[in-house]
Amino acid sequence: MEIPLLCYRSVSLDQIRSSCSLPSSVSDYRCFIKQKTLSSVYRFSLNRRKWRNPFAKIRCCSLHRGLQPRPKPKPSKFDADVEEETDLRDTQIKKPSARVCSQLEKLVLYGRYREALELFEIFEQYGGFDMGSSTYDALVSACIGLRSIPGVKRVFNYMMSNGFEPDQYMRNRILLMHVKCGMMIHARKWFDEMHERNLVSWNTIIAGHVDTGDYVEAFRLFLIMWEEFSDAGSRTFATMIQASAGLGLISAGKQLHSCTLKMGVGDDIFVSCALIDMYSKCGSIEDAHYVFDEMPEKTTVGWNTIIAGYALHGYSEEALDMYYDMRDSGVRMDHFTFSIIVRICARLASLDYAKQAHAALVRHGFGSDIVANTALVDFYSKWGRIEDARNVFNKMPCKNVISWNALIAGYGNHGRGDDAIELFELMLRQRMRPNHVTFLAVLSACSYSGLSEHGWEIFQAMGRDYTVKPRAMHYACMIELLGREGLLDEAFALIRGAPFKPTANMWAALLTACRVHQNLELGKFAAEKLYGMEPEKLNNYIVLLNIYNSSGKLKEAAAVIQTLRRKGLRMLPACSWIEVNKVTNVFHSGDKSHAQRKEIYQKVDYLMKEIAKHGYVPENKTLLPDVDEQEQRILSYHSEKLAIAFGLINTPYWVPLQIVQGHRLCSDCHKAIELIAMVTRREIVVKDASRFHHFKDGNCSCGDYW
DNA sequence: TTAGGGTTAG
Repeated sequence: MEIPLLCYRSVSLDQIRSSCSLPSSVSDYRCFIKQKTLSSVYRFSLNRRKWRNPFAKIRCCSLHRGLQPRPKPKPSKFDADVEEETDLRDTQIKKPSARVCSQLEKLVLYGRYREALELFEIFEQYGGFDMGSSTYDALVSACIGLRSIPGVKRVFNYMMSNGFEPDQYMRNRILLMHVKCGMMIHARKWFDEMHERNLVSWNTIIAGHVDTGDYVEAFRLFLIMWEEFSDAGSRTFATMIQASAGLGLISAGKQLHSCTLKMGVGDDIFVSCALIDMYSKCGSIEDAHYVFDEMPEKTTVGWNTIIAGYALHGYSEEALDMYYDMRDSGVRMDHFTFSIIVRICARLASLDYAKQAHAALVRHGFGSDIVANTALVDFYSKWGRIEDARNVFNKMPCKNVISWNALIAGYGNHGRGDDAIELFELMLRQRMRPNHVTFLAVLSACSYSGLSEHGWEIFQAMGRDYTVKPRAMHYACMIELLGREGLLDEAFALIRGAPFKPTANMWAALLTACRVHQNLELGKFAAEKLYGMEPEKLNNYIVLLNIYNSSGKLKEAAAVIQTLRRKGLRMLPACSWIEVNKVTNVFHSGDKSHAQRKEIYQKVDYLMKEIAKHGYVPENKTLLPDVDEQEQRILSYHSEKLAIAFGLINTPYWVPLQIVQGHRLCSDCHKAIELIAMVTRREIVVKDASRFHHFKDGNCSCGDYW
């Protein structure tokens, strides 16, 4: 049951009870009291029937169960005075005064941050007015709420130039303002110059480094803190456990875990959730589950984290089971839950599950949630239902750059480059700022659809008009685009003109283009660059091998095969699957194990002939050593064509791989097997490991054993 | 006394 937002001049238990039903098992709710200092958190004890914090003079209070996104304050029928508050801006105000300060604070109180910063202009114009801590605090909240860098600069400059002397509390708030707006250089300078730092100051700066992905610096600071400050709280540990997860350092995470136990904060909810996340991200789902089991109170976030952990490991079935357990336990599910579930359904490639998740999401009131809907857009477009994706997208009440990117990428993947560009232009018209992922999606779409001119224009406009500096992946995309058009010299010039060292992806794009357009010289040059960078990547050798083969250079081709044999490189088979009549069917390249393989390949042959009648010439691009002619023929069929064929035949499926017993496998191979076991929902018998990874002498050559 | 922490989408 969703508890509505309540606004009271004073809050009584009866008022709460009359407006919402609270589960009797829960005795204590967090209340966010909107006071002068905004996000102050107090606790309202239903047992004691009073506010725990005796200092709180409650002017206005919002009570909710932590639902996200945080609801906007709105006039409540319980409080007539709030009606008066709806028009907070007095347009007659021209000069700074205590009254304006009060109005500014009220605007922030109601989440109208933009208007608050507009009102602040009056102070900036006149200058010299000492606003007092509470108004500065409100301005800090406005900047944090908007994540506005110009806002931070304005407020900070005003404070400094008007002689404001912040106390410890305000110094920490100023630090937080810089941290939350991503201004880590300024934040760090401010922190370094603080003559007195308390636990909050340390936690704030460390969390800032973790948020920006600078985990090493976070650890460095943590160690200094540990030495200088001789203290750390549960919040510090939760943050540092997050940093361990970011670095994938399970050893550090375990040390922190033992510290929390020694210091008696091991049961802290935040610490537990961070631990679950850390263990699952570091590959130990068992430890994650152990921490989850030990949690004294299993919260929504705890459930979400463990479900996401299972999903991360490919245990989608288990994750769904956990989701059902969560539902049965009566814990509130939030938009995080549904975002995770949608992603799991996408992984299971099951339209049925996804539709159920979509329905549950709407049923639980998260039908307009931005993250869950973006996940749905992505899912539907990947599933091939681009129109459904568009429908979800159109119905979204608010969209962010990620939502736009998901649909643009969807159109690109469906070969609908024009639609992708149209959507991109619509995005610009709606004043949504594109980021580097947007440009990647648009450029890929241009590349797939052969829209080289559009692509080139957009690539040039990126840095010039949108201040998004092209990265290596954008260059690789452009090289692919030019390469498809046969503009190999231009593509090569782009590599040479790049303002950074060309990456393997860029050379690979050029090499592929050289194969398609039979440019032996340039292809060889690109391949040699690639060998230096990725000596163990099979595909690079295969592409060069094909160039030599198709241009009749059999001697050179034989040399490449020799190199491959010497390095012990073998093909890692690709795998695809399709759901027919609620049964998932899995296929590998060259897979001959299906019970109805004869009918399937007959159908494929028939389809290929039909396609050929319409002028399609199959590209004989895969020429592998050690693969017989029959298998070559099968390999040349794209898995989608197999799927088309198979869609016409209703039958249970059969099995993908076989690996010799007694061989040791590396973790990558294990993951591959688990994936297939998960998709097929059957046990996999391993008979022949040679189809996996860098198989050599009966073992994986990487030496990273499970 | 106020301030700082954990899970999701491209």
